[in-house]
Amino acid sequence: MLEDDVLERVSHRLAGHVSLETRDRQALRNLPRELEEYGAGACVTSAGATCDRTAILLEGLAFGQIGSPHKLRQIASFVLPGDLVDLHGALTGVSAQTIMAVTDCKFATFAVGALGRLVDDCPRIARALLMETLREAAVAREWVMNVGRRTARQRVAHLCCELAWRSREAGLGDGESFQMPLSTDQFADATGLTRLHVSQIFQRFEDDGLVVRDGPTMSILHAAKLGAEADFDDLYLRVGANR
Amino acid sequence: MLEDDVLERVSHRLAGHVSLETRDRQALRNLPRELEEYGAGACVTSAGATCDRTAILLEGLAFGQIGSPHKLRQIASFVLPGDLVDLHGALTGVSAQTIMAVTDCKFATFAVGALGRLVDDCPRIARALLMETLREAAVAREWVMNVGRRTARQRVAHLCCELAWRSREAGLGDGESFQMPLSTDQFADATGLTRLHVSQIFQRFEDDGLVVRDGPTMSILHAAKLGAEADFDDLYLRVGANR
DNA sequence: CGCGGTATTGACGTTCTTCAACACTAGTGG
DNA sequence: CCACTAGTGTTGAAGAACGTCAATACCGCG
Repeated sequence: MLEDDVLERVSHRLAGHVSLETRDRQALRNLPRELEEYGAGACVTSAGATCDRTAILLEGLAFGQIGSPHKLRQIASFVLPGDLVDLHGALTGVSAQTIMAVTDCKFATFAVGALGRLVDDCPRIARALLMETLREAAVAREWVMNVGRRTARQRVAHLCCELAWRSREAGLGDGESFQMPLSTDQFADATGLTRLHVSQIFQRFEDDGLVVRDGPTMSILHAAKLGAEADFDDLYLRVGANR
Repeated sequence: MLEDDVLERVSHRLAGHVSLETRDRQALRNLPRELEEYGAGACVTSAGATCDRTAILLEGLAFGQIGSPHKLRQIASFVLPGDLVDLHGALTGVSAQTIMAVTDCKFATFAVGALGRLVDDCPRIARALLMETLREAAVAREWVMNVGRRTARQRVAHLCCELAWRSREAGLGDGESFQMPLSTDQFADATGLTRLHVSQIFQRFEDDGLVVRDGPTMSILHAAKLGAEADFDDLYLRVGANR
């Protein structure tokens, strides 16, 4: 029902944290999975809703938001291809974030029960998921720092650095130029600013020859300078042992 | 070497997420542990340092900060009695946060290797640690929301609500009045504000009969009103199944 | 007593937001 | 082909929220 590619994607991701044995790969192979697609702007999961399926993103871009939609929105995480979606919901039964698709998205989905059994039966997979969650927490803490203590310009710069880094990790683009079809509003909601201010900041980035945004594609022209200004240190993203 | 109380504390905490069997409790009982004490203001672990021991806080109060000390500080988490300290460091080998003791602290510490074996051998304990980490991530995301999209007054109010809730959960005070010996500076670093602004906000809280801070003890006089104003919903704190 | 850490006050700046208006694009349906 | 809309990005001016600076008060401690 679904390309075998998926299995590769999951095991590659998990193997980034822990070395899986054939028994683990076998268990992953046997995990029943389905393909689900969501259109751009669709809501994939709702915070507070009970959760019966979990997913891994195959193609597209999504984000997780906190707070009631259309009221006071804060984007708290981005989901890139290869990332797990709503592991919180899968293991606790109720989703913690509202996940929204930025572009059209393809997910491979799994029943939470099957995932739970996997965790109980395969210690190495459990551990890999634990590492994955530790990284999520580390990213969230870095975002607290970003939004809490950095200037507007630094926040946007830092977010650009993270997105570039993760895009490269996900195998999209070369890390200099990549697809990042976020609206100014979405950048604003991720950095705790207004779209107006973000717009001005990107203009200056362009003037300064740091970042160019041309429609959906974003280019980091001077990564070292941008990273230095943003106080960006990729340590928090490199959680696995095998990296 | 250490009161048996510790075992109870750990198992109680983990059992909040998953029902442990006698085999799991036995494994916890056999885990070699030591008591370590740190004075107020001491640095328990440093971000970026290799980590060979992990801990659970028995008594006292600590916090985790991001960013270089004395430069641009952001507090990203608080550690209350019963909380695990630096699980990230324990499982990845390098600490992600700098943990500082607010008051004198007593920790029960474990070698990371022993903890790793526990994760590999006891699926239920692994799962409980996974839940614990999921909660940490959920709290961090809520903090992103707090610092990114709420007014200064709401941020402080929200933090007060969280600390009150967790103090009660940890069995300290009745949730209305409890020990919270944080300096104005520390409140500021946790909310992304300046100590000056925080000071003014607490004054108004007192005027409005919401919160009173008298030295190390904090009293929530009107929890409902405070929670409503802060947009506080304790869902993100209630992660375990057995709560 | 003097000293360092912490809290507070008031005056002053700046960053960032809010508001209202306008340009651009892509769909619509006539 | 042309309105008509809706979504998005940009502009300028006014204003609020919050930060910075300098000075003072408080308190425990040697």
